[in-house]
Amino acid sequence: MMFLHAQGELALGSRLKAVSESLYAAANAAYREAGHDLDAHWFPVLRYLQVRGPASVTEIAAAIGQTHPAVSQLAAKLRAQGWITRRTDRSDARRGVLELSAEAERKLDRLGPVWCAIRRAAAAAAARGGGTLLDALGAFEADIASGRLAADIRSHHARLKGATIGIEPYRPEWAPHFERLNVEWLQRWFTLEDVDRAVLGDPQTHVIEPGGTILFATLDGEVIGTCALLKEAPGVYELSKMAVESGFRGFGAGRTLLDGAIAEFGRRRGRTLFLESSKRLGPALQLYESGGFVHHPAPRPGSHYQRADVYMVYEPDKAKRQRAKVAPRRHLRVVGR
Amino acid sequence: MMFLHAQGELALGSRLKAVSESLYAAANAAYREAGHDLDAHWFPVLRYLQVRGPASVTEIAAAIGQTHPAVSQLAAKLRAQGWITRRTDRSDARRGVLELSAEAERKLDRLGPVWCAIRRAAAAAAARGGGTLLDALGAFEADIASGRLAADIRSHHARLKGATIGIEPYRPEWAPHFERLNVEWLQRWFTLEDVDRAVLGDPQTHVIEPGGTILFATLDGEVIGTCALLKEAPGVYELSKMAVESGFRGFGAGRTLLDGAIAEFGRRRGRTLFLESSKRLGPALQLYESGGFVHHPAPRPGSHYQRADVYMVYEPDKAKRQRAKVAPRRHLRVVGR
DNA sequence: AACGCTAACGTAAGCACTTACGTAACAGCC
DNA sequence: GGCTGTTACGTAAGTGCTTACGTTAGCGTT
Repeated sequence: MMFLHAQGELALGSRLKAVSESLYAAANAAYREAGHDLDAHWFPVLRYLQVRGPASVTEIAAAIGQTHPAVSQLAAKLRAQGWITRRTDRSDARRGVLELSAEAERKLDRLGPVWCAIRRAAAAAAARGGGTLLDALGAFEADIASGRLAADIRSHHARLKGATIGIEPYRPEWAPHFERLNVEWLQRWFTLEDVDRAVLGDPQTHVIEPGGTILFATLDGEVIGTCALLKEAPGVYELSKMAVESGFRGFGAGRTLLDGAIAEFGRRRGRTLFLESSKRLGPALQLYESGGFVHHPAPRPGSHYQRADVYMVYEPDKAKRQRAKVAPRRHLRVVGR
Repeated sequence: MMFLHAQGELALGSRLKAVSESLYAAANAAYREAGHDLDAHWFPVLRYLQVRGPASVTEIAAAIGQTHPAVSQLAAKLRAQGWITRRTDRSDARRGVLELSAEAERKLDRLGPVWCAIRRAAAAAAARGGGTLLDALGAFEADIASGRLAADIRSHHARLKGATIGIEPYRPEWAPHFERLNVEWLQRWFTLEDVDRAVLGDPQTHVIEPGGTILFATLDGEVIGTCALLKEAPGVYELSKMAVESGFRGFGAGRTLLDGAIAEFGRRRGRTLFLESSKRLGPALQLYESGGFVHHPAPRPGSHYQRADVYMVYEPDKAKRQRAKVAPRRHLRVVGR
């Protein structure tokens, strides 16, 4: 390979292609070792469906920068293997709507640690290159050839699997995470309303300064979830903007965030804690119920949100009963509290 | 494509592949516009044969980081189109020796400006990315999408085609060029001898300090050729280490360098100017002859080089006659003189 | 209501590679 | 000299994309 290096930018095409294929191989090795049965080439399509929800072939193709036949052919393969389903769009019979199967959704929700490990190893490899693209590429190639990239992925993954979920208070530099995590599920399930854009775009003025707070769930230093405690009035708080990174679901981050928010509410000696949600978010509602929230019969008067058709209020007594009944699910070791 | 960007390092594989293919396309467009009929995918193989000379399939495959079937299949195609020939190695009947056809060699010798243009545009695109690989890659993608990369290639190429070859005196920071250019042809035609390694590795102490000099041929700021004027004794100089970048041959750089060296010899009021070379270097010998050098019957006593079987001495009178007879070839506009 | 135009696919074939495999030539060892 | 293992290389088939093309559905115009 030294020969190609000597050719400088002229051999960039060849080298990029080789690095690309090596990266696929490294990712596939990581998937296999972690016991996940999927191909790195599927990532763009599957990930798109995961974060954006059902989508048409053309839409996906445009988003991931490939041609529609590529997506079409991959979709056929994934359909045969049960990863995705396809139904025809009711409003436009030309268009097909691809959707993750429930099983695929479950599988993808567990991939966070592997993805994170790959991301860290890749970033480290690139950083070692110093400044320019060629340097970075050379470092990448060196890491791939020496097996360092694969080893890094393995060790990162091991650390993530052994790590516990922590809850950390608001930091201004994590505001982008707050936005990113929430934008993801809002785009997926609803649409961004103006209230959302305001709060997410500037949490400092819309959450912190009015006396609320934001919590972050972390796993080995990686921010994987968040929620906000908005101050409505003295002693009255709203639990809002709860989001867990897809890929890290099922590890108890949601439960840990909820407990953390309730604990913070308790520390502040709040009187009322409520939340607004939607019937479409089944698993979230279950979580709220098990955490001590009870459904309020009528919708909340003067709600900010179009999508809100669920209004729940926290009842400490119910929470105590629940805690006795249901032990917190823990797929990963979780510190909680 | 914004979606993939948001995925960070996880989508590196996909993006690298896409960038790689776009680079091939950009290079192919540049080739086509410049009137060259070749495919960017051939570059590693053809370039290897150009700078290293005849080579076997396995050797090339190892050098360019691909599998031997890839090289084998490409070789078959190139052979069908007359770019390369294949003969069986005499000492090992398994091995085939691939060699550029004379026509291919001629074609490749003219590709320097296009290659240089591609290299500059690619480097500029990468540099715009700032620090990390991801930034650089993002800049690359942006340049490709906006057509800026292609436009840059075009404008660089236009400038190079319109540029004239200049001769510049020694600069310490160009020492690597002196080494690179000479190593290329030495490896191609002979092997690096210890004298070579010493002189090329540290021209400051082995050429400049003893009272010699090094000239560089440039085209639009790009160093494309070099030669050294070694001081043997007071008034006695040796012309040596003449090298022109493959890809920029046939533009008159060799002639310009030779004239420049003779002019420098004249400025120094030297008495004797000689050179050592090899019968294998036909075109170079022709150049020396037409520049005023005459063959000395006996080999030079006490030559430093194994490969030297030609000994020539400069005769100003012959040079004058030659200048009257032969107008300098100029495939490109050349300042010469 | 018929017309053409465009959009959303699916299918076929091609391309630049890969892995897998077979074959012939060499090289070392008894 | 035969045996075994390795090397060099070609061929076949597979892969992940591409381009080219065809089909059907929607959409705007007359």
